[in-house]
Amino acid sequence: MAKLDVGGTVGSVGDYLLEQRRQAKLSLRQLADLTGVSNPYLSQVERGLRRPSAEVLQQLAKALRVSAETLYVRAGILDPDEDGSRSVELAVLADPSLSERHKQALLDIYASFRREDAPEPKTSTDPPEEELA
Amino acid sequence: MAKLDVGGTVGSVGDYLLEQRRQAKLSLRQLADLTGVSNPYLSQVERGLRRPSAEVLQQLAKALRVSAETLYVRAGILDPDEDGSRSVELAVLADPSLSERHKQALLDIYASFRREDAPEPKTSTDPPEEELA
DNA sequence: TCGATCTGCTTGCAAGTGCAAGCGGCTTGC
DNA sequence: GCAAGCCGCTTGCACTTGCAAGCAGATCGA
Repeated sequence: MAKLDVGGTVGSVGDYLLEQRRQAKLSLRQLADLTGVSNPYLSQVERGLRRPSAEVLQQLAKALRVSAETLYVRAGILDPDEDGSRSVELAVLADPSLSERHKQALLDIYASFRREDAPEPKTSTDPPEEELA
Repeated sequence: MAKLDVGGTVGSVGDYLLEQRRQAKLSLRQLADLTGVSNPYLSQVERGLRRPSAEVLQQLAKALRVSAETLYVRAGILDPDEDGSRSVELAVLADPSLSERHKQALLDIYASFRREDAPEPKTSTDPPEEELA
């Protein structure tokens, strides 16, 4: 399977994993210990030299407390809008694991973020994409 | 030969794939053509002799019109109880009107809310470090 | 009966994953 | 000084994924 990596997905998982590991204040060996994945391999994955399998990604997701889906999407093995085409609002409202108050709070935050990220209607050029590290 | 496989996960995907292929009335070569996966490999996967990667599973899911998550769960690379949280996270990730930073922030808040609203803490995995503001 | 064309299956082999062992560099304590 | 403890990184190798090529059997029309 030669075709892969639209827009640097391999590096993307690596960057994301590195960022999350730093945020959790874990060394490579600590994370390796937590996940059962060897530390040299983690090193290579973070630098984009290797493509971790879904099993490894799952272990990493658990240890770093991020959603496995997020990792899969960044690894390019899960399509975000494949069956996630429903809106954020509907998904939140339908989520049984959230209290009603938290649903409302989440939707408020969502609306606020959307307003912030929305490009100015006046500006002719539309830059919805952005790079930021 | 048969190495790992906790609880027959490999055979499980194979059985499921065979069933779905039969239901779709497709031959091995037809499905191979649709997915870009070779037919001998599909044959081995269906009989549990090989463990398909997530990429292959994704292609199969598309061609057979079943959810990729279902396949991942059966392949043992996704936890079933994560499925409930799937829709919100995917919807957020798929939302083009949010910046990457805001997506992450929103997901963090969502995860935090979920933890607060959770009825009972599961005592399955060890909690490594809990930094919470 | 022969050939064409299906069905699924077996077999090497290239490419890739993941790890044990070991490397050099940096801090700490003796 | 110099051992002990971290940190991340490199290398060589076992094992797996996935495919091209080819196999035997079934079914069709000529």
